[in-house]
Amino acid sequence: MKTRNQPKRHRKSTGEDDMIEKCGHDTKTNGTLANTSREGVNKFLKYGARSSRRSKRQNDDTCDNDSVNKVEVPATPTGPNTTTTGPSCDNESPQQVKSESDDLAADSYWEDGSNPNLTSDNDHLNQINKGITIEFDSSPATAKRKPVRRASAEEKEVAELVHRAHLLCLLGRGRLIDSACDDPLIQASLLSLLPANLVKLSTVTNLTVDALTPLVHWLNSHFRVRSSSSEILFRLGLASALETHEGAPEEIAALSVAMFRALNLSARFVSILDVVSLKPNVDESDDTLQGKKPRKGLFDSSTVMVTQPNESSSPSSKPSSIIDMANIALNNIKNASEASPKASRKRKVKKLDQITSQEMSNDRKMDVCEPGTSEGSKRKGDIEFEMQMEMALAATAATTSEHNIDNDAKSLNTLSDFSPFKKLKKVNCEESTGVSTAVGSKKIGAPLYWAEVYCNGENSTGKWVHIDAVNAIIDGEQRVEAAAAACKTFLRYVVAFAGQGAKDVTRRYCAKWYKIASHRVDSSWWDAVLRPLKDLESGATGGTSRLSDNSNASAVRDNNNTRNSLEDMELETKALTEPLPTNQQAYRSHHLYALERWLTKYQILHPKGPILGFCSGHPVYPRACVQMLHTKERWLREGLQLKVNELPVKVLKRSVKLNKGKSYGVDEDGENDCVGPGGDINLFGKWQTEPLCLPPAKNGIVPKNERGQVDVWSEKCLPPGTVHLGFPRIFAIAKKLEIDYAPAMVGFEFRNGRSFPLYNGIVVCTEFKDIILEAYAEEEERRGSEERRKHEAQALSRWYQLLSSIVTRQRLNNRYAEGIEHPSNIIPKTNDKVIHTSTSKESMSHQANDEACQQEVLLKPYEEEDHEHVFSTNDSTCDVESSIRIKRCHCGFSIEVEEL
DNA sequence: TTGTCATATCGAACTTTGATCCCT
DNA sequence: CAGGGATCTTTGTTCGATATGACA
Repeated sequence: MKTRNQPKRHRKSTGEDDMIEKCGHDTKTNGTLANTSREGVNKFLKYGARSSRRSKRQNDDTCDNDSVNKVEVPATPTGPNTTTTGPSCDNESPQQVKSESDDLAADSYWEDGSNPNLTSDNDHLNQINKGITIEFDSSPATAKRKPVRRASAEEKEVAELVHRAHLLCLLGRGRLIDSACDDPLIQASLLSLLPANLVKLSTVTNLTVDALTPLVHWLNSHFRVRSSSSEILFRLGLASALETHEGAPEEIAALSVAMFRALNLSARFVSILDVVSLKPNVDESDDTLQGKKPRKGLFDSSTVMVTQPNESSSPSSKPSSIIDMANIALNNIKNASEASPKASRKRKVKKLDQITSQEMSNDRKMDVCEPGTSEGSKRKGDIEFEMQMEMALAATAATTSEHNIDNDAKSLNTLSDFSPFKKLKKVNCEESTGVSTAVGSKKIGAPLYWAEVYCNGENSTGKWVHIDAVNAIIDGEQRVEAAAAACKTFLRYVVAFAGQGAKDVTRRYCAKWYKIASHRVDSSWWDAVLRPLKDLESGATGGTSRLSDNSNASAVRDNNNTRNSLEDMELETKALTEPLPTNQQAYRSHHLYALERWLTKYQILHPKGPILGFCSGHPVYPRACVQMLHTKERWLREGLQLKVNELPVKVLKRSVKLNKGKSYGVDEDGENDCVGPGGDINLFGKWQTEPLCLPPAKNGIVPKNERGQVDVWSEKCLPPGTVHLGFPRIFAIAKKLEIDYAPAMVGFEFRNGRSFPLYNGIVVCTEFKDIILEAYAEEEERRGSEERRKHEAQALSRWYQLLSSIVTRQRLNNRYAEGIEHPSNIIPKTNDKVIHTSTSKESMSHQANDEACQQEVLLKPYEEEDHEHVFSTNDSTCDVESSIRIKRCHCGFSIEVEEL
């Protein structure tokens, strides 16, 4: 039988509780053994209970899965397993407990898990076992339950910092890829591969999705996807992908962008920034989940693409030259162009659906070898993060010395010998699954990279069109979210890169913003990061069109501005027109909509309408109607006061406990206070308030509150004509000058379960400010000098004490010390006088070293016992530099002192 | 199997206007 | 004796995010 020291987590009766109860019941029915066990367990638990709350918590964390306190009852012959004792999770190991308790020492056989007395008697054992229920630690129900531990504020902060750093790294990576897409050499090479009919795209005035289809198809059929890049430097990787017609998904996507740009189309490189979670421990659980159920993506059509029996794309039949490649491409385009663009588009969608079902069903069949699994002790997230950092560094290196790519590559290769990137790369290269694994992402097969091309022939105003060359999907922006979700990739940040800039276009691809909003970083920080990048991006998209000559430049710029503002409007509109969620929980923190039932205590709907729809019969209101309510006092803090005759819009019942010992009442003048007659809390909305209008200072008198002070929550709370002087001891000056003042209460400090006001300086009428400050400065100066004087006096006094003690000590030493060391030298004294064995000429010089004072004092013993040293000023010398003065007595005794 | 809902749990935030003793 | 500083002790309630289980 095993008993666990399990913290109470649920009030509900669980299976374990039932089992324990059953055990308890059973032990009652059992004889002495069960009772003995129970006693022992209780003793053990008593010791366990001594551990601090913290250690208890640790136990919860570390031991729940294995169950704590594996106390073994010796008489349970359930095989070898029952005799094994796991690592004790308690602070005090059983051994320690044993050493501390004689009683337990007597029961030490528990640890052995065997009792020779009992094991020798099998019949007896069998008899006992009939009545004992054995509970295994590793019962499925127990193992399934995860320990519940919330992340602390510190952990959250760290997670957010990591999240931000990761975001910046990914932004850097995106910019690097974007700049590689602008490489004229790569663009020219791509153009040289392109069949003549596709090159005509560059002259199309009204670009449409259909016009782009053959080009996308050509790209898709000419480049195959492999799991990872073979090059560390992205530009080299891109060149290599161009050469071999094979590359990582991001390289293929980048090549497509480069191709579009080569054709003078406005194109962006778009990427999901698959960043580590903003919340602590989320990724870990994801990993474990992934470990159990590796998923392959919806868009793993790349895998299909790899396995396509396409001769031109098979590695064995790698084209030997660009001309060969171009010819093959031409043939492919001929085949592809047989079908109409619309038909091919439909086919793609159909293909996608097929893959979806196929891949989903394969989910549990395939074991995908993931990078990082061979890392052993190092966490996958750590490796990924380091890798991203490596990439960012590489990006920096690339942008700063683009001309020395080869050198950089060499140096980076050397560097990579020691970097986790290389490890990962090796792992990736060893992979034989051929599954598209996005570099820097643990998610497999998710659509992480694609292009956006501006089609001025779409809509009336033109639009940015999603083009995924890796998966040959055109204008499939609505499908990205679902595809990413299918691959367990959170679509939190979708960023479009162009012209070394970046723009957040998540709204375009995310239909359910409320699901990702809480997983995104603080928007003000993110906006600040993107602001300069957005400008770069908007300046580049279309503005750098090589078609435009100088005369058209301004027109193009205007056009771009319109285009950008139109896109901003489009994204904004999308943000404001999100469909109503169907589940009620979504309304809890929805940025657009609200249900009345999910409002908090301090919220209210004002105005209550319009009703935008219904969810499970509950009316849905705009989130803008949700207003915060505060008490009158709380509004005062924000520099607002209640309008006259405003009644509280909500009254909260104060808890019974709080009411005890406190008597609440109405104000003397009968006004509505924040606390009502029955201890209720009256709440008001902002619309019931107006800017604070405090009585102004008159005749040098500061208007004070009922406590004779001024609450200075902010500058707004100061009565007109007054000023806050937040200096210590300044009240004394005002008092001295007989100027009216009020203590400035600036907040509360919570101590001993109660809060106490914190004061900082005073509030005085503005006209006295200068006088008081002047007097304060003088007073402080005076106080400072007084303090210095006191300090010096104190120092002198301490010196005097020190020296006196040294002299006394020396005197005692002279009188007794030698006698102790050489007792034979001490001559029996007469009249309490000591006759020294040393002569007066052999005067000793003792050095007293007092560390506390860091002073050296040279002392000369004197012969005359009752002599009192006199240090005349004539006999002293002073070293000006070191401020050391040597004072001498006429007897020859000298002393070094430091002048203060 | 998945989505929805209700409920339990727990970390974090909020709460809010002394008393007494001793030294100078 | 007045005034100022140090010390006492270390809450209890509520909110809201999230885990969990029931149920459709």
